[in-house]
Amino acid sequence: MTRKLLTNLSVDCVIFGFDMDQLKVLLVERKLKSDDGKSIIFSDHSLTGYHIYEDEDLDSAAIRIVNDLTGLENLKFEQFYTFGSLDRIAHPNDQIWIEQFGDVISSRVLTVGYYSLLPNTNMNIIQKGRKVNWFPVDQVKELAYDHKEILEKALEHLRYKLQNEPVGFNLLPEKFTLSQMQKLYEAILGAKYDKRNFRKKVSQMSYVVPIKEKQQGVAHKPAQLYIFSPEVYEKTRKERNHFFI
Amino acid sequence: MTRKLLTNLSVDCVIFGFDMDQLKVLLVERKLKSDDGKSIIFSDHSLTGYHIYEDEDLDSAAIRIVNDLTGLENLKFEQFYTFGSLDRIAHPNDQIWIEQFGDVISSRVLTVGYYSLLPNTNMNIIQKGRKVNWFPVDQVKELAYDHKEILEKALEHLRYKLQNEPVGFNLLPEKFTLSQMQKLYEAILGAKYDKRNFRKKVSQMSYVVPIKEKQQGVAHKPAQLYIFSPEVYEKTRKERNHFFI
DNA sequence: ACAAAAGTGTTCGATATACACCCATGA
DNA sequence: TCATGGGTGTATATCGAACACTTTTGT
Repeated sequence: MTRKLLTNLSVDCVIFGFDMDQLKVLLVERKLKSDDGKSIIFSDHSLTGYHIYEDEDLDSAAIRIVNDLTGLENLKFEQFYTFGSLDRIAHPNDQIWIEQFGDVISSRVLTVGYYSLLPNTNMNIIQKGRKVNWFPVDQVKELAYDHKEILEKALEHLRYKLQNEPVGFNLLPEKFTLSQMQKLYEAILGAKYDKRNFRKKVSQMSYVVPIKEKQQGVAHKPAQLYIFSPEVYEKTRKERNHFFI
Repeated sequence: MTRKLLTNLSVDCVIFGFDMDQLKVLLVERKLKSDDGKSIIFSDHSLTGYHIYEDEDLDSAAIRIVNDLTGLENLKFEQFYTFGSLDRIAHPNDQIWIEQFGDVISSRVLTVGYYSLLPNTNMNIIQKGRKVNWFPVDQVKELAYDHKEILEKALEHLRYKLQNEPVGFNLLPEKFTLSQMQKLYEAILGAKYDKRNFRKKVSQMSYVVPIKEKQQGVAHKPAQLYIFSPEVYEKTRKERNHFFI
């Protein structure tokens, strides 16, 4: 028995990554060639997304779809918004694309948006057919369907989360320096912070703990490394909420 | 031509109201009688919700559905989360109910949650067949399907919104006193505030403006009345956010 | 006159902001 | 020895929390 794909329901995933400098997003190339394969009719990008199965949990669908497109595993997803206007597929490119490949698409597709945070942008992405690449979030101009809008909403949600919960550490390596952490906050929130004041604040977060290890091989004073302790966070979370930087 | 209802997609609306004392929610009675109509098989409550039409915008569906059930008009809705697990309809009552009335329901129904805020709980609700009534939010115990979970999530979202945007005024009459406003914040956030400190804070909100009018017919010193000015809010909002991005 | 809620300021500790120099390392 | 980012403290302004009495009205 084959599972039935729902023609009117999809999941789109915004995969964020941080390369110690910029916030990036994983996009899939959407390239349509002419029948003879010689010329390109159009080429643009979309988020990682697809339709869900009839008997598939919504949250599991996000995991499966991203794995299908990128080979990435063990990602954690957070749902942020659902998009269901009637004009989601308005651009001519979208229409052409659907005519070519969209045998499972009904007139209006409702899509549930999820995002995930990856600790680096050098992961081994298995390109299964379509090209998948990282793009700086603030340089993304147009995307397929309403994916630009979806990306904006994901970012908005991420900014809120970052200031209320310790989600930023998912975008950092296990061991990180305070400068990296500061750069991350600056990249996502689009602000500049004073180094001393930033560190003063972090020093109050008991769950950001220094380890007996320093940076190596850098042409300057090596930085102290820190880790995020979920255990300490859980213990102290009731005492206070101080993520506002 | 008749419009086609989508069997796997619905909208559930959490209608909040404030009676100057408690936060309330509008619920629809779900009563199943035996065939002879003499005994009640079960009776419980659900949120206002229903399936959406194939050619219907998601946001418009919320408006239509609540109007169909209550006659209420001109409500503003805010989408907060989408529920799509496979076990949403697990309780025996849900199964029985669907067997009786659920000709349009597929195995897993994905539902998009919206909430709306009403300035009072004395509105003229037109009961179209099923009983609709207000219940204190913190006394709601069990609800049909996963509606309790949906209600919790809506509340959580409302609490966040209340602390970041001036949405609370939608739950107050046009002209309100500062004590009413304080009670509202206390009811939603589940906290107690100091009267003087609360007023100090409100006095910094330039968009909460006193009018030339006082409370009447109360057996104590009549309170100054205030209104919320969306215009002033919009003007000052940009000033406050101007260092972001 | 009494009951009931309205209205009003000050003090104190905590937190936010602004700001400049020396340090350790690899090249 | 130089370039690079790492690391540190203090002073001032602002904000939040605690706290008690007088005022105005209807009954």
